[in-house]
Amino acid sequence: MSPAECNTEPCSEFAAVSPTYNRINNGNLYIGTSMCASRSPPLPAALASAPLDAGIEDSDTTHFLFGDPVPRKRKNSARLMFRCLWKNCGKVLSTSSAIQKHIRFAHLGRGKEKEHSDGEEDFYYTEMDVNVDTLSDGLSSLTPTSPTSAGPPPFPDVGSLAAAQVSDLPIVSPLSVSAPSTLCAICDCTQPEARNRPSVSIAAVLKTCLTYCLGVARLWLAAIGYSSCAFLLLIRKTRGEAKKCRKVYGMERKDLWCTACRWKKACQRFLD
DNA sequence: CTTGCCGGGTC
DNA sequence: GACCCGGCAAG
Repeated sequence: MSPAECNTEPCSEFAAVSPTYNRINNGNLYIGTSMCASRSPPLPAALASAPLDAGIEDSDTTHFLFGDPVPRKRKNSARLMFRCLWKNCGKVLSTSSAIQKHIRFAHLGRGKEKEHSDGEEDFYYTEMDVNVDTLSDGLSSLTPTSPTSAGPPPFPDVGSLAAAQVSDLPIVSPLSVSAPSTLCAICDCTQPEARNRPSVSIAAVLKTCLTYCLGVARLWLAAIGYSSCAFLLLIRKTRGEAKKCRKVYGMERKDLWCTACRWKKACQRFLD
């Protein structure tokens, strides 16, 4: 990792970030997907090339979860709402900028002097279709705690997550047995009542799980003194180890592989 | 051993 | 072209 790769802000921040990064890496504190689970998918390739403070882009998250070519067009904004995930808030606004302002001012305690956002608020709201209102019911346990109230949020119980059974995955999951079940385990969306809600988008559920997981990781790092840039650098590192179609879908779902993988050529879907 | 994929083959 | 696969490097 060279300073030149820290392609956003604060490469003034890099001087502090670089040793931080090494320290974490050498100390085996792996954040990012591996922190959230013992078996996790690659992070979206698009995230790897995104500006470090760009936050998580919904379509890319969905893309990585389902392995389709990256859909560049957003959903019809008229049907898209943004819900605050802050504990006991749940405020729903119609635009991302509005929800970001709400989070900055109401929860992060940042005044107008902080015009340049570092993207932290991205972790405290989720997008939702207007027809997936019930999603919040199944995700109520995901509400993040205030970083200023009671220290860092607890780490997910990795042991119990690793014990999650493949059979707990939603039936619609296209992932192989080697693919992660952890995201579902975290948000407990494997509960029968969650499964039986036909209006709930699985992609939305998984996206929310991932968003929360990364949010917890970032808060946890911040609480122990690491910068958000360091957090994103760690994500970037794990991304280079992206699993390919074979690993993600498994031999039993070869029909889901990209053409190149089927022909034993360089994977076109999960690019490094 | 598994994985990713190059190189080269067949159709 | 599409498609398949032997074989190799890397882990």
